Amino acid sequence: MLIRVDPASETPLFEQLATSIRSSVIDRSLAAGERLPTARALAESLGINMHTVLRAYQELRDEGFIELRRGRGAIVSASPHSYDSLAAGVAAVVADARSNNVSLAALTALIREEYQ
Amino acid sequence: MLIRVDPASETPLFEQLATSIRSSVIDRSLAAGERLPTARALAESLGINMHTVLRAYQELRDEGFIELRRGRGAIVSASPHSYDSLAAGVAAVVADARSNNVSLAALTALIREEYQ
DNA sequence: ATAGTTGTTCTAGTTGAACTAGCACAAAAT
DNA sequence: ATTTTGTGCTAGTTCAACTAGAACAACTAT
Repeated sequence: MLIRVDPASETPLFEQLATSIRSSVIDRSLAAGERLPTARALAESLGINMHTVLRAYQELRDEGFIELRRGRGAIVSASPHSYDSLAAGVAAVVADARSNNVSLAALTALIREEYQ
Repeated sequence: MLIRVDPASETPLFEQLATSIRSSVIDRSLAAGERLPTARALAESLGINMHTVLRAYQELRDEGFIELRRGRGAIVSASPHSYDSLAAGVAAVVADARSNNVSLAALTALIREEYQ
């Protein structure tokens, strides 16, 4: 379980964290039932604040990717379905955007608008 | 050319503006060569600052959607290709995400990561 | 039962991006 | 020549993100 974080990036730390863990759950490098580091431990190893880690954890909990329990920590949820088709679709769209010189900002804006 | 803006939204005003105009260019409700309102005029009609409008315009210029010239204003670029397949792909991915209860934040995070 | 662990909740302070405001200027249109 | 319009600059405000520290509740382990 390798988690990197870039304080200089414009994307918030808690989002970087959530993104990293979410991807690991989706591609199954983090198995259901597996334990994540405790918020305090992960915060210390990354040199950031515990609350920032917990904000990422809470976002993932709200999305159903993990479960949080006091005294126990964070555990990867049993995912009810596969994300394979979604991952494939994302890859295709991103490739299409790239070949048409559509920036990341433009693409995410299109996604956001379509999602409403 | 209808442009709406929501000051209460968490997405920046200049991004909302850029998104709105970008979409109009992509779906051709704004034709190539067409003039956009001047920054000062649009700012006044929206009740926001000129610099905020110009920031959106400059983003769209950097993405190649419009051209900016002093004394003349903003003009929609002649787009070298069609965005139809991209728009279709975005719609499909968003629909897939929705049906799998994948949040907008999670989807954009996946996109961002795939884009690198 | 007891003690330790861990998420939860609260207050409070700092930092930086977004936004606003006003001005002077350069290039283009008229 | 005058006006229009984007560009560039300085400066101040607001708010989310982040940090910090503390007390607490639920759970684990012994």
